Amino acid sequence: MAEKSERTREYILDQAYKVFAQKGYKQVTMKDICEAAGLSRGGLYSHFPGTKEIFEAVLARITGVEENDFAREIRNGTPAAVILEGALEAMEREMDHPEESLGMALYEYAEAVDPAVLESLNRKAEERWSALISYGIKTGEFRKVDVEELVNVILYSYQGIRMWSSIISLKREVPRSVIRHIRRELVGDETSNARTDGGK
Amino acid sequence: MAEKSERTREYILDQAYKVFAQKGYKQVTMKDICEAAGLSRGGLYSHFPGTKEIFEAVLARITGVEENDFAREIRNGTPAAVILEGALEAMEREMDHPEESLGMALYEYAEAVDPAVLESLNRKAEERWSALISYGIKTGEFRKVDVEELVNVILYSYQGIRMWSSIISLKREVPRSVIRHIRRELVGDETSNARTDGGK
DNA sequence: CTCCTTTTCGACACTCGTGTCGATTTTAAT
DNA sequence: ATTAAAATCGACACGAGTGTCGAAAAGGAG
Repeated sequence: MAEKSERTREYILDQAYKVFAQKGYKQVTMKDICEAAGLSRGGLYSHFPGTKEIFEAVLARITGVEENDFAREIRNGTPAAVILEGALEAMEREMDHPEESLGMALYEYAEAVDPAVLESLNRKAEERWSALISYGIKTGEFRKVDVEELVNVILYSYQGIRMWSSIISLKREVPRSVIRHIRRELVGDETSNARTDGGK
Repeated sequence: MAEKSERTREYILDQAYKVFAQKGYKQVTMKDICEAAGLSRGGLYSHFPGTKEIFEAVLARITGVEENDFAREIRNGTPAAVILEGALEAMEREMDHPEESLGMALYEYAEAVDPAVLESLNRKAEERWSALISYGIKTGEFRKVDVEELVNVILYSYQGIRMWSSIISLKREVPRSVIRHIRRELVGDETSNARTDGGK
């Protein structure tokens, strides 16, 4: 039978990802996507009924892959400080390159179509960080901070920077200093450092 | 002579403010504004050439008024802790009611038309907070925090929450906990409180 | 009240994006 | 190579927003 359809569909989603990452959600038209994928509007419509469905398909493909779950590493007994460093690195990377992720598009999609998606991702991020911080406190690696408070500071300063840096050029120091703040809150002042390996 | 034009112009800007505050920037059409102002599209066009110019006029009218400047209060010798409380209250108010300010519209305008506006406002906010915190440290009211670091955390967690709460309903606790964090960083833990009046 | 100026209206032409559909090309099984 | 099914094209009708313009309706100075 014909599997051509599958291949072009995947290719469309690959290209659509780039378009959404670069332009956001609402400003993307069928024309943009069909040009990026190299087929006509008519051809594209026979694969997807609209940008909304394309975006949702793109989203569906990556949400499965996004196994940034801290829970697994916690179960593995990885020291909280190590998990934290990995998470902070990922955060910094995305704050520095907002145009490579769907961040803005996702935000706009939530605003225009369905806030529930953002709510769900938000809740998930919240749970992940709460689990990590609680774990670190329990093992004695982290200071006894107010978990909910710090999680909110982490999540929203991250989001704020990400959105801001997608339209104005932020000094590289901005994300860095926020990350430094988080690290300082959790593992104490830089002066009394060298704690990232003392866990177990 | 004819001053009717002036009056309707002001009225248009009044109504346009509400529209922009509620709908953002890009989704606002001439139709929206002329309906809000109660005149026809043709009539509106004889006052402004487009939504862009209307938004800029709205902006120009309020940026003069926005005398949230801490500098004046610092010169007056108001204790840093008092200025801080006022600022935090204002922040919390706006985080709770994002639909009453131009926040989102301004963001979209910057994205679509001119990032410089946001850059300028950003720099101004940064300077204000830096001045306040440095001042508070100098008078001994605030702890000796890393000023740049905390300013960034304050500004961007504020922006993050504001933007998020404009599309998903955030628990009231979220802005509160971030504000609590800021206060704790500056004036120390709640347990050793009653410091807001000990300044001079 | 009169009359010229200013303001306002609403219809028109235009652009851009959407979604549809029959015709045409390509695919792949035989 | 043949051929039925599937994929693709491009032209069409439509809706929504823009910006323009002459005509109509207020405004206000004398």
